[in-house]
Amino acid sequence: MASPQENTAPPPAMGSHLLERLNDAQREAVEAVDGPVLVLAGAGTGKTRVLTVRLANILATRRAAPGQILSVTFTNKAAREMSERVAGLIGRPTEGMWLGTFHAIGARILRRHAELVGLRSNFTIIDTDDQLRLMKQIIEANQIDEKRWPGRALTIIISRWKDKGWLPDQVPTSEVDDFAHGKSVDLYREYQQRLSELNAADFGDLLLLCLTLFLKHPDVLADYHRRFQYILVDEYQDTNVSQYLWLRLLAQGSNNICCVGDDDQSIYGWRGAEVGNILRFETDFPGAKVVRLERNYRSTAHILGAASGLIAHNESRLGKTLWTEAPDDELGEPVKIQGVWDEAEEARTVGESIEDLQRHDNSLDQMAILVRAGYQTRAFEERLITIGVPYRVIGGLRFYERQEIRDACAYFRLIRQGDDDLAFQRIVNKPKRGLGDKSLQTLYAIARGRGQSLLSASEEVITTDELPPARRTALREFVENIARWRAEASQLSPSELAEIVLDESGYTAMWMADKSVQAPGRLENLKELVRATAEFESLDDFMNHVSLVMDIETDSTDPMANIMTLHGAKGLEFDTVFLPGWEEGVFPNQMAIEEHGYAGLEEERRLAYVGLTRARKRAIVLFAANRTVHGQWQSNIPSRFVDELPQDHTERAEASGYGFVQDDGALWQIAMNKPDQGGRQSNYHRVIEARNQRYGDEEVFVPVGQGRAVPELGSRVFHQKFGYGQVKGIDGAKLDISFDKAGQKKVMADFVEPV
DNA sequence: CGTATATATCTTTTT
DNA sequence: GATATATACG
Repeated sequence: MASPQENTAPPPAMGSHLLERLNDAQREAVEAVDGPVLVLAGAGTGKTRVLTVRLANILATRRAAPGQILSVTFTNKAAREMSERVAGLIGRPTEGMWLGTFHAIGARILRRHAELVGLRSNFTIIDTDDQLRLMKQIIEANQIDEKRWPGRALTIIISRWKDKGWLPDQVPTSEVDDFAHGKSVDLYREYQQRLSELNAADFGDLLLLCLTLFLKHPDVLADYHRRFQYILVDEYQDTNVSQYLWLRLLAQGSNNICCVGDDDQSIYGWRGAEVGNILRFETDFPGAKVVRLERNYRSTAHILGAASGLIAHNESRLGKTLWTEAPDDELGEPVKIQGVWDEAEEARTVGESIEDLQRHDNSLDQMAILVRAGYQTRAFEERLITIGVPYRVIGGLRFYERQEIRDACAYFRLIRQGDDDLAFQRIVNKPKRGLGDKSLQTLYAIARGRGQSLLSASEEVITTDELPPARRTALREFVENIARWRAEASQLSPSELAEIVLDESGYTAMWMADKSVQAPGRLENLKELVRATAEFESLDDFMNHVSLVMDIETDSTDPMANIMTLHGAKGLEFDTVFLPGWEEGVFPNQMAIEEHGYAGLEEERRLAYVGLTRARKRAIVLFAANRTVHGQWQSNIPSRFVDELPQDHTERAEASGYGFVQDDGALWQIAMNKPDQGGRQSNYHRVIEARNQRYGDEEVFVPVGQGRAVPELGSRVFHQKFGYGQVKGIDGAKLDISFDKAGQKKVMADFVEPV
């Protein structure tokens, strides 16, 4: 371990070359080494550069050893990039540095002191799946109707409390939800209790329990104060209260904390992030130096102009003016705006542009399609496959979130830790061992009655006649397998063990027997899992890594077009950025506005700003008149963000379809559905009203969704399974139908077609 | 107990 | 359209 450096005179030459290629503001940010520093870094102003050079500079001038630096990011991607770039700058790996995500570092700290917060150091980090399963059990145990008070809702409530740094006893009464008539805090307490019994922590705990640790054990905190001489934080605008408190506690030591962020790029409010943290920095850290980076090196003047014009519609912001040095005749291409008929045409249009750009020597790696929500990727994937353009979806399902990986890990967890009931429940009957609901309910009752874990209860149950013989045998085999693997674990390397477990449990065989299209992919993932375990010393190490850090490696070096959500694009940049789905309801997202009102809208606008500013050379905004949502057609009007893009930085492409809309005096087309296909009234009115509000009473073609109409009383209908019949009664979308062959049935209207 | 079918709900964004 | 849950049947 490195001892603290004592006034080692820094060889000036070592650090100075690092500063050469920085502008004044950047250099100021790098050189303000001591004391609190806030760097307000607009999009594309060289934020990462400042962070990495700052780090390299601290190391090169020997102000601190790597082990004395804490560097926190939000994503693993960002952590990795920083590590690589710093290593490149100083010419050696950044070993020993505490560099990682808030959660990964929180976990690392907790494992060293787990006993002090009621855990053991090999505690399991549970994912949202397990979290939900546990929550449902608690709700059920309290005789609360899960239908009325869904576990999912409670996990969200509790997560938000954890984001704010509240343990059950700290939740202010004013904040208590009426969930299950005010029982939410009790349920929260019970949930924490169960987690502790299971030796498990959820994501929120990784920070929350650190806070508890620091506050209850000042000696531990003092130890970290001595350790961390310099603290760096990326994306500070996205920190939640608990992360903020965590940082503030740690920074009390050296007071050398440097936070980098941009209030205009705060897009995680829904996850508890508080823009207030960045706005309040100077109060929180007295004597703070604030540096603004406003010179943009990334985007053309047109893109910057469009983005700035858009974000100017937000009221709550610190206000920054980004500028670029490009001369007037090098404005670049205006942001292109194009309306299309539906998502298929949207995908086709983007596909054609991609092919066209490719023909002009643009690399696919430099193109990205940024969508608001995951479901939008599908149309693009299908299209790109059809035209043979290679692509990658970034940030879709992470490796660990795949079902088969979670299952496999549940086996490992149970081997490691027999009282991991959540893991037990996940896999006792995967593959099918004939242990269905009935047997398991019996087993749960027995375990609960004796206050035992499911596995140890099982060990006893297999010697009694509490379960019917066939089930008992199945359970015995399972229990003995676990015991045997546990015994073998010490002898074997992690990958050998993984292979044996997956094989002998029948888990691999289960997927081999599965003839669904996904099965081969799942087997491939399992192989990848085994391969990945080989890189670790123990299964413990691996488990530790997999849930927090590991993600799918697209190690293919072939150029590919990128598809990802706008959130996933934070921190990235591309020559060309496609921004589809700019429609009211989709983007800005309807739910965001309904739930968070004006603040929600502003966050959506920041998201649009983030999207635009990812582009270096070109941005193409698209909106579709029609889109299928939940399998139903829906008509939408263009997003208000489209109108908010300043006209002198945009160019409107001719749209396909029908309809004319008055727009600031200029007539232009947007695509519209045919008006004669008899459809859903509510949707029709909604769209017309929205349109009129925005554009006045212009004569326009009207869009009509193609939703299936509810059949009339007495009409004849056809049902896939029951055949032909007559409608006898209508209750909303539910129909009473007398079928010719199958008799009287209640059926949802969506399941029948009019004849 | 497992399977097939019917219904419900879902999609906002993630460590 | 896709996936979890509920119900009926083999």
